[in-house]
Amino acid sequence: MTRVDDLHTTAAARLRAAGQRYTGAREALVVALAGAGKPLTIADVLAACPGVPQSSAYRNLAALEQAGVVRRVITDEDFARYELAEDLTEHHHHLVCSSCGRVEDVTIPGDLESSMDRTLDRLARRTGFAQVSHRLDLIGTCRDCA
Amino acid sequence: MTRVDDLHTTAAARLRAAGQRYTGAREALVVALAGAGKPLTIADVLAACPGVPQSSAYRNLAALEQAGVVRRVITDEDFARYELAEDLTEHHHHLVCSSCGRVEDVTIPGDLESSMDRTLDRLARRTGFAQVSHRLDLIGTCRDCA
DNA sequence: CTTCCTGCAAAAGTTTTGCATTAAC
DNA sequence: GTTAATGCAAAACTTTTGCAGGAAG
Repeated sequence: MTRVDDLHTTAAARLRAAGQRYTGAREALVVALAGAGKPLTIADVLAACPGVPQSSAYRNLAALEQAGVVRRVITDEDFARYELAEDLTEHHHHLVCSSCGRVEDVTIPGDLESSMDRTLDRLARRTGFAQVSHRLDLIGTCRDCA
Repeated sequence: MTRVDDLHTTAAARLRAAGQRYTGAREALVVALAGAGKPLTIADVLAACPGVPQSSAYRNLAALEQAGVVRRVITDEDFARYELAEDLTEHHHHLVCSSCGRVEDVTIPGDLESSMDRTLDRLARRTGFAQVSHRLDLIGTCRDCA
């Protein structure tokens, strides 16, 4: 079974667990997000999934998010972006260009990641907050805008 | 000169540098943000500044943001929040409750902060990205929702 | 007196929803 | 067959903008 089959099997299972179905439109959305290498806007998604109307894209992305297959990504743009849930991809962060708004995925060396995790764990413990996750983005200037 | 006077002097100077004026409405917005202890929504701001119409709030917050007095804060809600620019407040991060959406400011011990900064600096250097700033939020469950 | 700000109302943009129909299981 | 998904259009919501009048420097 290939990694892609695995992805679809997992997506279908999570939807089923939520009482929902893994339809063609939903599979198309997952394929688009899996191949992008960065979080996609609704416009990106619609371009990658011709024939899927906007309202279905919104509704299906919401369903996939509730099922834990997709994550809605926050940016400083005034529209949302979507990517696959973290446990379906490599752990990564985002580089956000403050000049052109471009967003790229970035993975960092394991030792940096674990140093970061240790720091965040200590931070969570000291604040008495039940930490579920963190959100870390680097905001700067991309190579094209520099 | 008190700290509050200082805040208003700085705000006025930054606006003036951008060719803009420190009017009563803008002062009211700054006072509201300075006293909140957390990033405010537009609704919060309007409640704290009676008589300021919505369009003026948006326009003035945008002007204050461009002048470097105010920062627009990104959350996973579908509306924006605003706080004073970081150099006008203590450096802090945000605790975001994934259950009720509540956002709180949090400051962390200096040693944790500098360990974090070192990690982020190394991260920026290795990615070849011109790092300007970072965005770090803790997302978890607040004391009321636990 | 020139430039910027204000306030109202209308518009623009993204996202959500009602409803009848179709598809999935 | 029963339940959920689809597609269209219309609505809801946050945010932006045009314009005429008023305030600031």
